[in-house]
Amino acid sequence: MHCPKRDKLRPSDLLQVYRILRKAFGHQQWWPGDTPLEIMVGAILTQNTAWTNVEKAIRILKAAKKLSMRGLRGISRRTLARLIRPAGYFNVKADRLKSLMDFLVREYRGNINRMRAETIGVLRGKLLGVKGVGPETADSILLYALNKRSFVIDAYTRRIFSRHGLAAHDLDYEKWQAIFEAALPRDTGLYNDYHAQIVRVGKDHCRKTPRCGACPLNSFFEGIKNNKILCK
DNA sequence: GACCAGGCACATC
DNA sequence: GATGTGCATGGT
Repeated sequence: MHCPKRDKLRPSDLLQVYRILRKAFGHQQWWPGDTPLEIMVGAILTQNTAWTNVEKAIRILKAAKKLSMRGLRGISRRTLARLIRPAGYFNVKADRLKSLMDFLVREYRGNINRMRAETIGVLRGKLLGVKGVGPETADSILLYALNKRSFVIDAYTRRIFSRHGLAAHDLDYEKWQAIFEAALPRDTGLYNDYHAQIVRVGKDHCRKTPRCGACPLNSFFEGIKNNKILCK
């Protein structure tokens, strides 16, 4: 059977990319947070923000004993903004945390298990209705706080995979997600660690000013670029 | 001192 | 529907 050459990354390559990353970095043990609530708070705080800054804000919230639904609801927007200051955009994020906490209480009486009992489609739609929760934040909450099978697309995903021709950088979020979800086994654990690996390789090697030198994906990507990898 | 980071809502055309 | 802008800190 004829087997044409190509020079772009394909969806059928995505599992191999994961295997390479996993071998290079080991399992990433995500999300870096102890409880579903902490993960949700982290998902808001990390919006367009370096994780090191988020860690500071979370430490402060913990030290103030406010990292709980009751704690976050019981303080003023102004006080909350002051506590999360190191995470940046603190006024915006204080509002977003408040709206998320209100949602949890209004919709689930503050019970995470009640929330987890919903179907993923319904839950995702409701989360997207919360002010300050967009598609990436919703999927991070679904996957990492609630263990629901929803692949997370972020800036690193678009940057790394668009550079190698998988899809256009500005393709719709849901279309990017559909590419990964169609190409990969339906495995929540895989979705979890794959996104974590992307962030890892992104931070280490694929910022806006690329530091591609020791990237574990180099030889694989080079092989594709040089037309050496045939269809499989 | 410029550039960047695990987005999102809103205004304007 | 597409495009532009505000939001803000801390590390490189």
